[in-house]
Amino acid sequence: MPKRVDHEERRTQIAEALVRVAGRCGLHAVGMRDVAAEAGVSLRLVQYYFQSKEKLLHYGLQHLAERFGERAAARVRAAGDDPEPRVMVEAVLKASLPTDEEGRTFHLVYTSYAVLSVTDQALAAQSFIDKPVAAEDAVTGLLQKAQEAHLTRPGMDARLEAISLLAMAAGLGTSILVGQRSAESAAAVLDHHLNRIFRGNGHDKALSTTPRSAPGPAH
Amino acid sequence: MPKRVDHEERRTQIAEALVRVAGRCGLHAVGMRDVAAEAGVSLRLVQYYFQSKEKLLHYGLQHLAERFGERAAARVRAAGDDPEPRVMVEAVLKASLPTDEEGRTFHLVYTSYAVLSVTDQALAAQSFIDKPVAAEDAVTGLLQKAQEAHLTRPGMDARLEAISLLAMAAGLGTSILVGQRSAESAAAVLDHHLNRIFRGNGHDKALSTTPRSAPGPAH
DNA sequence: ACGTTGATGGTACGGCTGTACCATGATGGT
DNA sequence: ACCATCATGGTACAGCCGTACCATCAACGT
Repeated sequence: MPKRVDHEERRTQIAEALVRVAGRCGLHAVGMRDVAAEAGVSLRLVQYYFQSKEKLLHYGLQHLAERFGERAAARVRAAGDDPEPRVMVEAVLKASLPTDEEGRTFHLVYTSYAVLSVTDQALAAQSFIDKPVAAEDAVTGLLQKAQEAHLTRPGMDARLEAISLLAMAAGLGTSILVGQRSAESAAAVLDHHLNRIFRGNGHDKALSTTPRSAPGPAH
Repeated sequence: MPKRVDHEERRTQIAEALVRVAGRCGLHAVGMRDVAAEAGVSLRLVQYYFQSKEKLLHYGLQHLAERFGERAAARVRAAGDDPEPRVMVEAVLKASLPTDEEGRTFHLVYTSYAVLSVTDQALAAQSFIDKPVAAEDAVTGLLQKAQEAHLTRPGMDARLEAISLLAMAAGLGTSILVGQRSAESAAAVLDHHLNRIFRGNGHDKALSTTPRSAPGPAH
């Protein structure tokens, strides 16, 4: 036999090429030849590891969701060891905002997939329900934990706020993508609502951009 | 000369065909032949009234935004003469939710255009900034009016809440589209936030689904 | 009355796309 | 040492797409 190649590795390499070119030219414009060129392999190879374009797209979405989860987890870790719930929620939400090139690609390509899945039932059957529900559950869990620790305003509905925050982040992300809004102003909107949900750290209004360096009133 | 035809009317007819087929098969999948067949005209006619596909898409987006504005206005009018600000805001927000077939098509095709415009600069130059900003201004104005009439909770930032509500409606709309959430639960989320923003009409929590048939406390 | 001009139909062409087929190194088991 | 087999390359094919070209019919101005 010839050199045995790790198929999963090659598939990952090609899938990442797919995401890159989709982020650059739009998912609708990607052809198998573009993916092959971006990955530095021949068209035949893409055919070899994915039998059809449909399977390539399928795997690409799976890979994208995975990478996005890793990105969010990394953001949370970057917030330090055992961070406050609010910081964790903030990290997750802002990871989904297209503030950098990676986030831009994620949001654009993911939205493209979402639009595709509406009319393409083969994509719809996939992870367009599971993944967001998982994110919703995660944020809901964080909010509930915070609620149990009395870190939130009284009378908060954890799941409802989680849904609201995620939907808002998604909507804001799209408006950033189309150039309607700046990433900073979108982040400010999210901050406002986090201030509304969580107690402490001062009032919920008009703390605007200036980060309070002084510690808030001792819990 | 032959029968003089109203070009604008024909263009509208074709543009509506474009929106219909895009809502059915996805904007990425629409070809000029599909549009022609849907409009009941020949391919040549589509070429005749729009010189290129790019111009057709351009006009289609313009038409879509226009029709969406009319839809929202109709919803507001349907709320009665001189309705409360809250009812008007609610009408605008829920008009953008894909609760019926028309709304589904609007949201899907509009989102498709948004995704396209990110990578297609010819589309980006168009109304993807003006239109949403107009909506944002409109909702902001309504909230400010309500605030001046002391119909809102104190300390509300009208523009910030307008941005939040619109972003949330957009995000919720997409989640409805992909089948993740029901239209009713999305509407409930919006209701919650309207209850949070506006004062009166009972408490802001747990009025859940039961519509209050009894009239609220006399203004 | 007639010819110019607007509206429409049919069709062909070049390019691109996904897929299939054939060929050929490279390598490990026997 | 050899051959079966994995990995890879090149290329051809059918189909669709947007666009362009040519033809035709109808009607208004003169």
